[in-house]
Amino acid sequence: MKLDRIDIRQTASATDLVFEALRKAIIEGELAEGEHLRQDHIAQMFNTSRIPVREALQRLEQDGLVTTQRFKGTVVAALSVSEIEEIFEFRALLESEMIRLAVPSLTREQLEAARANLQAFAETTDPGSWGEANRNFHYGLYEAADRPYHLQIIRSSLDRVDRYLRAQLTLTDGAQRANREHMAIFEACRKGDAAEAADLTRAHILDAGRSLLSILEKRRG
Amino acid sequence: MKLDRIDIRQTASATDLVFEALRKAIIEGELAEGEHLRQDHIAQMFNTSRIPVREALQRLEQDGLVTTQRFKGTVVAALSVSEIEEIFEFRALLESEMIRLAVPSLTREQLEAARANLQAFAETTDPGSWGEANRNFHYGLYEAADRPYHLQIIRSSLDRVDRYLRAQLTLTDGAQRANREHMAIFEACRKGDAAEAADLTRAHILDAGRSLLSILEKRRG
DNA sequence: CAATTGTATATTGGATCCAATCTGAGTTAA
DNA sequence: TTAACTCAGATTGGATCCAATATACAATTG
Repeated sequence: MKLDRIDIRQTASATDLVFEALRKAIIEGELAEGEHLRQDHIAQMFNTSRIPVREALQRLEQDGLVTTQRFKGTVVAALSVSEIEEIFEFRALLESEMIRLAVPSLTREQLEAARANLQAFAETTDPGSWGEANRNFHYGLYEAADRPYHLQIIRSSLDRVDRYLRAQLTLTDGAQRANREHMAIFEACRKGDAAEAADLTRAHILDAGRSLLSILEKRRG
Repeated sequence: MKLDRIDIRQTASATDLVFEALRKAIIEGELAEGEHLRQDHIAQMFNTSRIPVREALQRLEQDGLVTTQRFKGTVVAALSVSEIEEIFEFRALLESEMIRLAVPSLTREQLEAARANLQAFAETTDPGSWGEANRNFHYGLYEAADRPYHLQIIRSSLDRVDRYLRAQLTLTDGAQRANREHMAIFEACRKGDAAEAADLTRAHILDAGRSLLSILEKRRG
């Protein structure tokens, strides 16, 4: 009997699993900023030794999601107001350029997918799902730009501020406004107006940033 | 007797040291792309166990400088032509914006430092030092923009292509051209013309990218 | 009582050991 | 001949153990 070779190799290491789980927890705000991440504790949660945990923490630190002090440990990174401000400015620059590059190449299928994602965002009532719906809409459009490195950096910059952004969507009328802005961006894309899509995307991100900063200033004094 | 408190704590872990050394070796092109990085071998070089080596490799992978396959090991990352092309495009976008933000805030001291770095680059004959002199000139100017996150991403994007860029500076008249372009950028900064400095920086980076790509296409066929 | 010192415990950094997987040379069978 | 199989060595992934440091709290001293 001749069997096809089936690859049953495990593709994910323990390090990968721990990294992804912690990354998700930080991005979604389940781990509060400043919270201590004890190696032993995390290792027990994942039923592994501390080795994969430490490797995952190294990766997270490289992504700016945690900060480590030698012999003291690792805590969830806390961003200052000016750091958050800067990252929104960065995202506005990069994502507006990305949509400009994407618009001329958008296929009918990609536009249809964007419309569906737009709809999904509008219909999402669970605040915990807004973040993902938001990403789906924007990143779906960016795919057409065919710039994987740009997209990777865009993802990484959103990762750093996503937990704050989710708070902004939840605590204010941010989700409604985001939805209106998404519709305008989509319409510009549909028309093939790259410059307008870029301008709207830029304004969309800077708007969210300003709204978020006003919340933070109230909260932090 | 009252002594000032002196902090004799070791600030650098073995992981830090290994990471920095490997990063430098990759950026400077001492490790060829595709070269296998054996944990055992590196551990012996640094007189440590494999644990800090593995942690350093995790960081390097997160920065895109190496790629790892489970159970197979880690190799120095090799970029495709289109990846290199994209990163130069990314750098042109980001660094032109950075200099635009920097110019209005440039102090006399920063301009003087830039002039000195310009001179240093021009007088550097050792190809191995061009990379650093180049960074000193550009990043010195960017400091004035007071955007640490932008600068971090700029560094990281240059890290990925620096070894190719150094080859381009060495193998062609790249260094001479770079020097002329640096002088023009400096002059625009001195005049306070942010838009021109941005345009020149954009052209400077795209020029180097095009020159590099033509070399690569010859080499790789 | 306040400030300092000693000490026990928790936690991290690193070394060593074992298990899982890959690789490649030699062997066998169609 | 050539493709598949076997097995030993090399290499990576992970667990366990030990050392170095931090932290909290009791003890001590002025």
